[in-house]
Amino acid sequence: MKVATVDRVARQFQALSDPTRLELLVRLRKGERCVCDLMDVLDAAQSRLSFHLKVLKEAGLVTDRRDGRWVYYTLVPETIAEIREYVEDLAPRFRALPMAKGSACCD
Amino acid sequence: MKVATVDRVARQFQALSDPTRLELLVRLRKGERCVCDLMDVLDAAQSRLSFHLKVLKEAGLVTDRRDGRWVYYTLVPETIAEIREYVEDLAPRFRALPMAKGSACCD
DNA sequence: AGTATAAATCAACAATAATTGATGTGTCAA
DNA sequence: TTGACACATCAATTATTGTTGATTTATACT
Repeated sequence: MKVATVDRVARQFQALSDPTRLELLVRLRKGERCVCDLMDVLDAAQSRLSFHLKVLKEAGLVTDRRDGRWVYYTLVPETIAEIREYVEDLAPRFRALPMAKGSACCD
Repeated sequence: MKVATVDRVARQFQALSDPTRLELLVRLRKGERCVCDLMDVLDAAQSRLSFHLKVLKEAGLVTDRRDGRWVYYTLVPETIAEIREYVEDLAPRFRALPMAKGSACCD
């Protein structure tokens, strides 16, 4: 698995730190969407949308694929899992023994 | 449970989007710490530290408590859980039926 | 009271990020 | 090959964040 450095994760959280981008991710939960679809859902100027998609892409949260004139964006579940794990490790909690491999708790 | 609006969660992610703040949270995993302790661990100017703690506090990720001259900061696990749930709902995955209450999957 | 310590706040500045409108690129269809 | 469409990129501007050093507030000690 990709090791989650602090800087890497911070960058990922940064990508998640904008309402427009969160809305985009929610739209993508159901499967890939072309930018044209995302346009009507969000009332965003086209270049703005493109900008936010780029931020998501650079953070590894989505990938894109061109098909003819359209570009389709898709979630990257691995990255989301990586973030989820980081958040899980932040919360102090009781764990049943033995400790989960790679857990950051109780060191 | 507190309802996680997009704006609220975006704000929380924003608080997580900085390496210094992530380091602070890691320090706080083991329990509350006074600012003085956090000072030596991070080589941060005092006002800088204070600034970042404020960001974390305003996002609901930590609380503070004064005891004499010292102020102790503590994680707020509920907020972290809220964020974790939001991240979980982002990742499309198979779920065992019945669907988890409040799940955002498959709507 | 007077001094020292812990931490917050403030004002000035620097650095990053977001928005906008214009322009560029690739693709298709006539 | 021209025009239209889907999208990316760019340059200029604005908005938001982060840093620094100085000042302030609160508490404690003598």
